[in-house]
Amino acid sequence: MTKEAEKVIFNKTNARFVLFKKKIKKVKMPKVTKEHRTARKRQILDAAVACFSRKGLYKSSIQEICKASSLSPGAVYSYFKSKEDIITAIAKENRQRNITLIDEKKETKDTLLALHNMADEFFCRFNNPGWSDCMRLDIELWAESLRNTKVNKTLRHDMAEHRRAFAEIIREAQKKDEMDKGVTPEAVASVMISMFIGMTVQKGIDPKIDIENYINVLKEMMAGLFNSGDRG
Amino acid sequence: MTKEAEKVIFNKTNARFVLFKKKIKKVKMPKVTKEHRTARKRQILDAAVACFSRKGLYKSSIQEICKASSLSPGAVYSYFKSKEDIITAIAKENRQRNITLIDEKKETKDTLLALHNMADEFFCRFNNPGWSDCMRLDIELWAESLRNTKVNKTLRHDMAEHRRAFAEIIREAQKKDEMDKGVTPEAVASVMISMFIGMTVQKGIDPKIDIENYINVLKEMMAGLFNSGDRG
Amino acid sequence: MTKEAEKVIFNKTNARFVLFKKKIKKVKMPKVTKEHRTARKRQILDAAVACFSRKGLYKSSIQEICKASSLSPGAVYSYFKSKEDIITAIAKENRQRNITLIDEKKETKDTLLALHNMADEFFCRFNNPGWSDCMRLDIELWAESLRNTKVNKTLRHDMAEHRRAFAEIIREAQKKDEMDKGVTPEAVASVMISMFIGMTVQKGIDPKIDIENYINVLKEMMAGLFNSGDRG
Amino acid sequence: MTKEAEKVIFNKTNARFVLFKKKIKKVKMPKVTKEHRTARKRQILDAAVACFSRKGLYKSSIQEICKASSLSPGAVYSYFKSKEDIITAIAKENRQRNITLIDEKKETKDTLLALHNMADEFFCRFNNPGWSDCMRLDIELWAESLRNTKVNKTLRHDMAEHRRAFAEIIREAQKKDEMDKGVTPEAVASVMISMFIGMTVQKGIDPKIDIENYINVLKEMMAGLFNSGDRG
DNA sequence: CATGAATGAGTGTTCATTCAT
DNA sequence: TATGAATGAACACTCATTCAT
Repeated sequence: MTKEAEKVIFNKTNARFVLFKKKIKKVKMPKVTKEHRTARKRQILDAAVACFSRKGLYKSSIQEICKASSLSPGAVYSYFKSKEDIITAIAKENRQRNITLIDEKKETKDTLLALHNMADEFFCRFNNPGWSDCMRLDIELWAESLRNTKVNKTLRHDMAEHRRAFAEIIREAQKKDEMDKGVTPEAVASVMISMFIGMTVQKGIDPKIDIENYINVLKEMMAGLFNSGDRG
Repeated sequence: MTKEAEKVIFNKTNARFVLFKKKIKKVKMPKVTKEHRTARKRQILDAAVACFSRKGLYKSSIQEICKASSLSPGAVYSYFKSKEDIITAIAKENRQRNITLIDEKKETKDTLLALHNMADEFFCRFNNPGWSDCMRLDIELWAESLRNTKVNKTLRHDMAEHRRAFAEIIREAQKKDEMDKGVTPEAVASVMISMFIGMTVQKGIDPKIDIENYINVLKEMMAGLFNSGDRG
Repeated sequence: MTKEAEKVIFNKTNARFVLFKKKIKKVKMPKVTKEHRTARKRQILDAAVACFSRKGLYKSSIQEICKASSLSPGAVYSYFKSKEDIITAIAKENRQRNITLIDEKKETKDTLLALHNMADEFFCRFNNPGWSDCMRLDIELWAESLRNTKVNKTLRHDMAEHRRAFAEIIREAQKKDEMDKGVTPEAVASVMISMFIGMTVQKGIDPKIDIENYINVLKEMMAGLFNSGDRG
Repeated sequence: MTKEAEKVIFNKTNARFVLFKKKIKKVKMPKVTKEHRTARKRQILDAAVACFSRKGLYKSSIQEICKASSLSPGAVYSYFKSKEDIITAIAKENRQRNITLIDEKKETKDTLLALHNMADEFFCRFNNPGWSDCMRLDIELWAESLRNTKVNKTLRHDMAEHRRAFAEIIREAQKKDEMDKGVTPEAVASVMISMFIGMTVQKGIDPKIDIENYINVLKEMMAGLFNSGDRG
């Protein structure tokens, strides 16, 4: 047991004890609380993600999430004010997770190669067995975003950010005369995002779908947008 | 059959006909089972589609569908045996609607042109104001298909059929030496389906997304797969 | 097809026709109606008995009874004004069925023999495969009679009549000095009715229960009430 | 365990104890799971028994049971998973209640006397005003057992146990040459059970039925099975 | 802060009954 | 009368949320 964890437990026991004896209105225990809160939130969100991706947003009950997180409803509701709030938080986390991916690649000199690498990296996820859950959750959130303003806002920003990042790469390539200047960078970005979304849904509907050749076609098509220098 | 019985039947048939023409206020359907059942099912499914695409599958209650269809729960349940049954029926209808679209285009001689036309036709739907509801419903059904076996089966078949139809076009083009034989026709088909799915989701999340340039990029990319006539 | 049945059909067709043409308020067709009504009631009650004894009074719906009787709800409700009314009617029929049984036996000279014969006759029913349904219905009605005044009244009268009939036999035996005058005839009757009710319930709960020896014990016990003349 | 933790636990336990003693108005049970659950189950079962015996199994709604027990549907369903589950639980309790009665009597030396005592004890229940509810419930359960497998199993076991207990008494008497060896002990037991069932139903149908004389006849008949000391 | 029993509005569904034809 | 589509109140049951401890 880590020293910190020990402190948490001590603190809890102690605090409780104090409350029983003196009934003080507000016992402040600020030091540990912060990490504690974060850890608890993690616990809840992980459980929620597991439930939601397995059974869907509406067939997962708070009770199930409680069981999955070994927490009581009361505890859950002291960290999130509603089920919707949990969903919103998950959407936000999902976003954070994806953002970094693109930026890393922007450094590579050869743009087409960079895009190819990104495609490889993106789509190899689909072979990761744990990824299936993520995909399912994504689809679930897309549906949710149609009528949940908060989720929609988060996903819209996420999408915009991706589009912007992609577009920037394309714009660079156009500047370097590597690419046809007739296409709108944002539109190319949109198409690439579609490639990802589309495969997510297709794989969700039929897990046996072929990805390898899908990537090949995708690369071939991207190449088509580039000014063939040394390429056929 | 006695003469009297004949008259009775005539009388009943006639009455039905008259009722169809007059369009009485509360659409009191006549006793003629077959058309009546179909009409009522329509009424229910239309109401359900409206509710589902507006509020989602799980935030729409049967009561709401009843209100939207001006029917009582009892009536609804005499046409569909459960809410799931309604959802399944909608999924099946959705499928039927899409199937024909591709086949029509297969006749066109110039494959690239045919694909361009299909792209135009597909994506112009997004400008149709009523289409928004369809898209939302589609996304809803994709999420539903992740855990509803019947819906999944329907969507999987639908997807497979689309992929096959697209692939056939590609295969023809390859035969005619118009297209690179290195790509798998089914994979190309998958990519095209992704273009549609991806735009549906992006448009769902942000209705202001730009489609025109999206189509242009798409066409450009498709062209990249073809053996360039006048292209480098 | 019998002549009567033919008439019924003609009459029905005709009546319907007349109604369509003239919209007369009350078309009287008294001759056939009577038998017709009786036959229809039979049809409904038979179906109801079948349903009730198989699935119980409250797990059988009117719709099921309709299906079982090949009649429409409307038809059923034109012969019985409610489900309760059907139950009441069945209870009354049940009563009529049982009443006669005892009276037939009263003629026999040797009272103990008469009682033995009655016991044999009563309990041999339990081996009749169709009887099981009757038993189940009886138990169902006993439960129903606890809170349905009409059914209760019917069953109470039925029971009283049985008790009276039995008691009379006993009283005769007492007069002939065959039997201990210390026992109340009505009480003996009650005991005998219990023998039947008790076996009905026991057989209902466990169909494998042994009847043969049950009858033997019963006979032995009855004999115990008699002044042993030539008996052990 | 830390000293603090110990104090906390003591504090909680103590609190519980205090609450048990004070009998607060709305019976707010303390957090002590075990006793609490038992008490609440009692509360629900008592309410259910009251409803069921008054209005029958199927005319009593869960809402009514809720009202009768001053509990919400949610609370009820956290103790029993379905209405059927409540019914099953009641059937099992009923069984437990009856089992002991016979065993107590087995000690008595004089078998006939023992049986007489049991009869007295059994049937004097009918004069207990609260017994009426129990009887009604019994009849209800007999009907239910015809199509509810779980209830049937419980009642069958209950009945078998009673039969076995009675039969053992009879068998002992036969061994001691007190009783005719020609009768099957189990059959005698069945007859005795019938006496009880039969009176329950007769009393249910007509509460004015005479019990005193019924018991006399019963005793007389039982005596008939015994090897007469002073009897012919 | 943590617990988990309790809440109660709301769900999907059934079914006795009605009534236009 | 006969039909059967329609009704709608009521049902068994669920679950997001609260709150005393």
